[in-house]
Amino acid sequence: MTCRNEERHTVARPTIEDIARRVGVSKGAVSFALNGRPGVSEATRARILKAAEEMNWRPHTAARALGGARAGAVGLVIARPARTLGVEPFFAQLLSGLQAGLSAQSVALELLVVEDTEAEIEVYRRWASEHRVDGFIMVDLQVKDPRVEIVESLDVPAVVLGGPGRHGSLPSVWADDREAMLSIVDYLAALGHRRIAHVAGLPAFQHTQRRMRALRDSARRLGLADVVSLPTDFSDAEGATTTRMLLSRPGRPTAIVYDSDLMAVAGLGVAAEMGVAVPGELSIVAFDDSVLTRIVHPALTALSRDTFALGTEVAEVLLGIIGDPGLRRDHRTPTPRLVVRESTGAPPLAG
Amino acid sequence: MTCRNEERHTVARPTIEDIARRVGVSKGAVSFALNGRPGVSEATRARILKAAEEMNWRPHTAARALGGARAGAVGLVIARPARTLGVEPFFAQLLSGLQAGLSAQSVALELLVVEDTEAEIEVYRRWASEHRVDGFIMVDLQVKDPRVEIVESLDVPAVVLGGPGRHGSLPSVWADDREAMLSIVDYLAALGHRRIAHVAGLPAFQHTQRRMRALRDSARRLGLADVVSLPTDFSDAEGATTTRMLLSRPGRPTAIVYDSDLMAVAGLGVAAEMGVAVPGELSIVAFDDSVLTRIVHPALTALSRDTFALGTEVAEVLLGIIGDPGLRRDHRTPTPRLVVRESTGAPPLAG
DNA sequence: CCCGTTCACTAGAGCGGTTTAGTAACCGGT
DNA sequence: ACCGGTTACTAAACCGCTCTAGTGAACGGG
Repeated sequence: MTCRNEERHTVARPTIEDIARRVGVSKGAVSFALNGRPGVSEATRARILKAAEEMNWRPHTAARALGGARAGAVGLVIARPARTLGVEPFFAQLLSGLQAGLSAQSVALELLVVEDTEAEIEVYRRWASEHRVDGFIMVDLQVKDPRVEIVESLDVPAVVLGGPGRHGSLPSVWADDREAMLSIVDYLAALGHRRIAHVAGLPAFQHTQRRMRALRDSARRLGLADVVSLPTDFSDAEGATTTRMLLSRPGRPTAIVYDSDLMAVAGLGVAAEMGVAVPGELSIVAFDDSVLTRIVHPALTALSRDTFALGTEVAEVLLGIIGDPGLRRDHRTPTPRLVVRESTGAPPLAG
Repeated sequence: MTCRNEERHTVARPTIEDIARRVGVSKGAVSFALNGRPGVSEATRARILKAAEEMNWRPHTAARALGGARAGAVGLVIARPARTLGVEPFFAQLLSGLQAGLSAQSVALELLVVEDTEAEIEVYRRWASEHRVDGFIMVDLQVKDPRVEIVESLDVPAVVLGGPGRHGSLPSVWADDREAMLSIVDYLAALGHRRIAHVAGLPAFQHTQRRMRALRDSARRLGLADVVSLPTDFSDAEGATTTRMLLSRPGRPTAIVYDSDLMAVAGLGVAAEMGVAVPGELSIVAFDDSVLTRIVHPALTALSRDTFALGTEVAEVLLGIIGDPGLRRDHRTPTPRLVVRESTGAPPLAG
């Protein structure tokens, strides 16, 4: 007598063995049927699927993983102080996109925030050796990145978000930061700006370096003498102090480009506090777009990219190489587009 | 041809059997030793631990979970449109706290963002039946919450963030929203405000209801006639339109309380756009604190709570009931404290 | 000296899947 | 009628770990 009544006794989860017994076939046949692989007739397959459905069967992931199969999850480890992460709309958007891409194959995302790269590497080691995940997503590619070699040696599929270049044999998904920075500078120069400052991110990050180089090259090409990049740690605090410093020195810039939307908003706050009119006396551009740039007043001109789509693409690439480790290749995503809002305009005449 | 044994020759992960062979004992003995349970002498235990260490052994989580043991992960499912989540500093902070608490017992956090409650419930069902997690964390408690009954029936440990009340037999971690709202109204009334508006969140959420009720009660007690709560969907867009509506009608409020920091910032933007001085003509209070409230100008007066600590506490409570399902009890956290910054002041004289 | 206990440890049965080797039936071609 | 090949299925090994039942030795009490 099966105790199907849901009084209080939760019915034990059915296994493929239960299904096999009920349908009158072997465990193996059930496994074939449920996984859509040859070895059973269509008639039997249908009966098995029907029984599985009726009994509300679900695979036991641990059992699957044990057989050497997939873990059904991929890992994302982020090495940033929790506070910084807290307000980066970028990551949240990326996360959503990743999950959208992963859930198509009902793969879960295992997320961990750690303090530094060392801890991050330790997590890669642990998760790989525990078979907890089928692959990794690596973000914040560094200039000389110790993670690349280690993840390669772990022999676990992985995708790097960022590049191009310097990520070893790992495939990457990247957007052209250089091209994007050039478009910003061209736009500002066309408005008449000649003193442009760049409040950059962590100099250890590859994309920071690439943006700084692009700005320098661009300045040379356009003959702008007074152009400077100042590194920060991406925090609102450093974004604010750097802005304050820039605005209080003589011959202050007429335009500032921020490497993140958060720092741009912080910079806008400083300008308001110091009584510097935006965009009258100062133009502000954010190198990243999100709700943040739109809710402040004036709304910020920003480099907009579809972070959600970026996440989806990363997920797809990773699932691809998990399925077939052969197809490692880099994927270039559309170059971010500059969305002009209210924070940019011609420089003051005196400038 | 498997590319498993190439020149690099990744050493196969050692199993307890390998350790057993090397030390010259049985698998069982190794298991006992590694899990710190009786059944082996101290001398043997030491030898086994040493060998495990030398061989760099790590438990295979799937194998453990299969034996009916823990999955080593807990689940957090958030049902909000991805875009909204993107900028809620609250969740990011909470996440960090959760992970800090969980990593103490090296439990992972499985995170999933879904579109609606129905999908959320489906995920609970699936994860529970797949033994993917050992417990759940439920956020955004609703007024009549269908999730409570279902999670109870799944017979999986779970903690509710929010309350008190209406979460069935599930333990909850909660802060006193009512008390907090009273403190805000008292503060504003003391400044002289009599027309106070409340841009609330989703009315389906219990905390929204509790705040609205607190405001109403408080208004009656203080004899304020012109007090109103307007529900929104928590998005910056509705926060902005609601603000615009409030500010453009005759007898507009002299103070607005926003249910989230994001909406407060959006409201501040609208005020700036409409030329309403803050705090000269309008005081703004955010019912949640984060970097956002500090980077804008003027910085916003906000209700500050330690979201990180909240996350840690939730994690601890959940791990507690996973370990011992007996100790279900509610945990009250400190009432949020009002941090006065630059966005509040006395109402205009005419008001 | 014998019996009962405790101790340290072994053997092996699961856990729920996947996968391989094996088998019996059937089919078409000569 | 015979052969080779395919199809549909079964039985059982296997993944790595946990945990129970069992074993032999040492020990202590009567």
